[in-house]
Amino acid sequence: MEKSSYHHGDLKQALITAGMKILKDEGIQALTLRSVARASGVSHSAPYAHFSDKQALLADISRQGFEELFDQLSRTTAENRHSPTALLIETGWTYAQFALSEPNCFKLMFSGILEDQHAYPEFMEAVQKTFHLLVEVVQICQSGKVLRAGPVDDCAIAVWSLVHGFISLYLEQQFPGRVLEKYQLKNLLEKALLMLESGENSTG
Amino acid sequence: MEKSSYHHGDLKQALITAGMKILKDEGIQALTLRSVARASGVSHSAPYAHFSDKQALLADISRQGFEELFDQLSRTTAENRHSPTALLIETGWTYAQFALSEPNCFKLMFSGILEDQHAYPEFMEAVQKTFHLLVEVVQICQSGKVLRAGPVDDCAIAVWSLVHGFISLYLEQQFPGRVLEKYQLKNLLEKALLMLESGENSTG
DNA sequence: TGTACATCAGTGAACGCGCGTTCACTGATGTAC
DNA sequence: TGTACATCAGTGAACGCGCGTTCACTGATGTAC
Repeated sequence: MEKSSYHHGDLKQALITAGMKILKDEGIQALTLRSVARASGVSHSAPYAHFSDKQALLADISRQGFEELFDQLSRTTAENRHSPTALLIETGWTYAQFALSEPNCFKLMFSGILEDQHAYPEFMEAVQKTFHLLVEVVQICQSGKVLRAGPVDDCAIAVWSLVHGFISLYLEQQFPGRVLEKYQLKNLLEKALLMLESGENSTG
Repeated sequence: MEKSSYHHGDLKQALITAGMKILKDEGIQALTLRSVARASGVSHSAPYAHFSDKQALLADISRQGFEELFDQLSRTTAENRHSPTALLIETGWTYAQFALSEPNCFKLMFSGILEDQHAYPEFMEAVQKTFHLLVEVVQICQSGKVLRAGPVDDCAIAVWSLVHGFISLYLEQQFPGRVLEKYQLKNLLEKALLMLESGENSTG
């Protein structure tokens, strides 16, 4: 698309992308309507043509974060359907890697900075899609006796909680050094996840 | 202590307490040096006599949060030493209750708003004390065959991750409604924690 | 017991800053005829 | 094909705001003699 100097063409997406980049490079406090406009080469009031207010921009950036997380998780689950144990561990690790590679976006997604989530249906949809994927993974693990039997939702919540808490605490530097020196991070997560293992697993 | 109108007496602690209250009532964005001074009935520059900058105030508020968490956890562990299963569940639930009753303080403690934790030795000490307590709990649970054997640090990290992730995700309203309608929150946490149970447990 | 003086813990004006949002506007684009 | 006009997506000045921090200051307190 030929860029006219006046009309941008796809400013809305450009603003979201710029927001992602600012988040990554400078952190959450640097993510302002004005900085996003600046980074997009547009006047500071231009965003108002596309977002009703700052919260709406945050909602869209967050949503895009969830979509990227979903994509990465889907790829991993597709590659590991053959082995329930690998599926569990690699999915968890992919979640962790997303948080590690985009820590500020991860925080934005899960730190309540977006005030009224339910006001943004596209955001909610992206969140729910991700949970669905997790439920599928857990179901396969339960069938493969890697996770114990029981309501799949409950089990999914346990798995998600563990992985989410793990990487959040790690990012906040809450784990004592002596533990981190012992293993690689992925091994530590693996050990934690395998504590959820059913006793009778068929080492898939 | 008789209050003179000029010298406060214990302004430092008063500022921390006021900060806690603002955090609870108005949220993290309302917690500023100026609001804390205002709430303490003191000029906006008075805090600089006790804190080198805003971060130092946040560090002390955070530290106090960790100390309160520690106190609540200690009380619970003291009361439940007789039963490893109860010890595990009640300790986890106490952690969750702290987060539920002081959600903003909990966020402050774990959301990286405090930028250079290691610069505040008293803060670090409070954090470490809490981890130690957790390790003790896990040790007892392992002895009682409620948690599987293995390096106690690794197991503590799994337990902490699960409980921390659980309550964080809950606070961020990430769990689908259909799950929350099924059980009380404590039951849901209990189910998740018991997935970490060793198979051979001696129903303490 | 009284006085001089250092020290400490406050005050209040001032600084510069960047923010979110509004508003009147204007340049570019698309459509009806 | 050309023109009039509505609509859309930008601009830039302006608003009020509250913040963190600094600074010269002053009132209260404690100590030495």
